[in-house]
Amino acid sequence: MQRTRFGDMTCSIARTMDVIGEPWSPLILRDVYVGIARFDQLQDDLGISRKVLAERLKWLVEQDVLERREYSAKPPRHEYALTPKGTELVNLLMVMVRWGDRWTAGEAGPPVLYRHHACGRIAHVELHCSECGEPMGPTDIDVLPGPASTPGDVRSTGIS
Amino acid sequence: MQRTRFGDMTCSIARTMDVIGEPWSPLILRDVYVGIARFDQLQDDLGISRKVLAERLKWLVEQDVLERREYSAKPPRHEYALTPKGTELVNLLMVMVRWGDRWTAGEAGPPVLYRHHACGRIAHVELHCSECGEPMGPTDIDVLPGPASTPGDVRSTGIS
DNA sequence: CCTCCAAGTTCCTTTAGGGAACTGACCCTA
DNA sequence: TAGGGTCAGTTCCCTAAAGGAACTTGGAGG
Repeated sequence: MQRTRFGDMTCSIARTMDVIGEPWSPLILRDVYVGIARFDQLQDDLGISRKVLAERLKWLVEQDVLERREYSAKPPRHEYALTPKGTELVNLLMVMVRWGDRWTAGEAGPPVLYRHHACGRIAHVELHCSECGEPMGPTDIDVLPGPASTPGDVRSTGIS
Repeated sequence: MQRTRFGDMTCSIARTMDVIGEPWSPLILRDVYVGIARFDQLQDDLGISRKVLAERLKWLVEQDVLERREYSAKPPRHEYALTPKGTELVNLLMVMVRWGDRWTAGEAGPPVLYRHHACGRIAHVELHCSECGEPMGPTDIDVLPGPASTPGDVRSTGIS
């Protein structure tokens, strides 16, 4: 379906989408994060086509988000694991979970809960400022052109 | 290309993907957030096909993420704006930007910067615990089944 | 030797994205 | 009042990507 390549845009959202924006990719990362790490396990947990699963895994390994490692050499068997780059993507999944819980979970409540090691409590994520530690959301910031801004592209002031 | 519907899965990631997971949707939200709000503006800022843009906008309005409002009645003209539900999605975009800046921006640096109103400094977002306020990432939590968990689906312990 | 298993690969059908042209409602101005 | 311009889509055709099922390969196990 001749999709536009997002990877070349001067926009961190587009470039992130290029890596994990295709259907199934975030769910694959979720599964690997919780320990569903082998091809057939992924295939039947997700119900994804084997063809598409193979394509996605290959891409995610190329992008250094997942690592393919042999866990048995005699019968050559492999499993997938998150790299540091991939582990940081799980932050994104946690924010997706938060939004999905608030706006799509309904009566039934959230499918999963997080217990925070540091305080032991059931919690969700919130966005805070890296500098002062206070909450920081879309309405708490000005967006300014950065070093790599392309004038006029996303207006003088673009998020990206 | 007969895509699997994610909206029915018991998983907040899948349900979030169902709303904004299609190609272009996050970029459309970004543009609306920064004030690129009309059909033709969006079309030429993004270079998206008009057909796909019309489909996406319709979907996002149905999902109550965007609102379509008339800004002129004489020549009937419309623009799009974020609803509260949509504004909270921008949190997700901010986390995408953070990841993209760290892992895909390279030499050139980030295309945009955020200035935090509260402290006035250039900053990025970090994930903190809603309960104790300390940092909280993928390696700082246990994932437990929640009220709406489906046993065995994402194993006993699934993120979702 | 026959069968099983994991991890893919191949093949075919269906459908969604790209791109460009077209439509319709309304303005302007000459 | 005829002609052109703008905005906001819609229609059409073509190609490429997703679904699904069957096939393949390299070994293990009985």
